[in-house]
Amino acid sequence: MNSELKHDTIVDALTTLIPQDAELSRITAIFKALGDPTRARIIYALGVSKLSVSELERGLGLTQSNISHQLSVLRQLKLVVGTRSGRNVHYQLADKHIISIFQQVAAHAEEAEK
Amino acid sequence: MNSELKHDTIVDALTTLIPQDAELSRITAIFKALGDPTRARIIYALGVSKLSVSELERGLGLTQSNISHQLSVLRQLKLVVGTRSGRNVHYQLADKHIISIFQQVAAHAEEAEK
DNA sequence: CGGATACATGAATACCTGTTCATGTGTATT
DNA sequence: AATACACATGAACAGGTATTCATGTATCCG
Repeated sequence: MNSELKHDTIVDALTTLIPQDAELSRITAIFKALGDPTRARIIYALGVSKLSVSELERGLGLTQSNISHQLSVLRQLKLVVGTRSGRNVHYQLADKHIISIFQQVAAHAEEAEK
Repeated sequence: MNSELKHDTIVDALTTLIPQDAELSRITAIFKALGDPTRARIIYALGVSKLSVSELERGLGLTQSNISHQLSVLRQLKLVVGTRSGRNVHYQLADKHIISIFQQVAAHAEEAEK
């Protein structure tokens, strides 16, 4: 049938219809970063308020080293930005867009609950 | 100052202002699943068309075992659903919502390019 | 300057995860 | 029933990753 032929065509053209390695790497890197509970908590916390490293340490109950490491990851992906103010560095989300991504995933997660 | 006191209050209340373990686990599990290039490509492919395992195998150039394993992960998270038809199992996205999540992340990824 | 505070970073390790190989289960065909 | 096809699943192994520990850099204060 005609539709069958067209379907096969789609299958054989799949690699041209989806993102290539370079773009895919950037996208999956972001998902992977958000897939760690510690980093996700940091993102959520920064969604509530701009915070310094020591405030994150106190507020989330994590070690300073751990937080700095995770912030380093989030910084490289431009998910957060830090601005120094004296000895402190205040971090904030790179854009509010990020929270809406979490909200969408959270909505799906609840919906998928049984 | 008043704003300072309020800020400290926020810091100390952070754990109550962000998702708890159970919800966080579900959310990060989804991000983690989408953070793997192979699974992401499968999602993109299913965003193009409903496909069987062997079609994914042919279209994406992956082994059957690998695809089945990844589909198993995506199934458990209710990101995809498979319906058997004879010997084949046709997979599709659980809902179109998923594509829009990818679009948002892709938009951020491009924007973050330097 | 010297000490203290705030944060970053390298190294090491214990744990997790993606892929492959082998095998099992279900369905159609002859 | 026997074979073949489509897919699922368990085990194992290599490579990756989160956390900790130790140390380094930057800024402020006395």
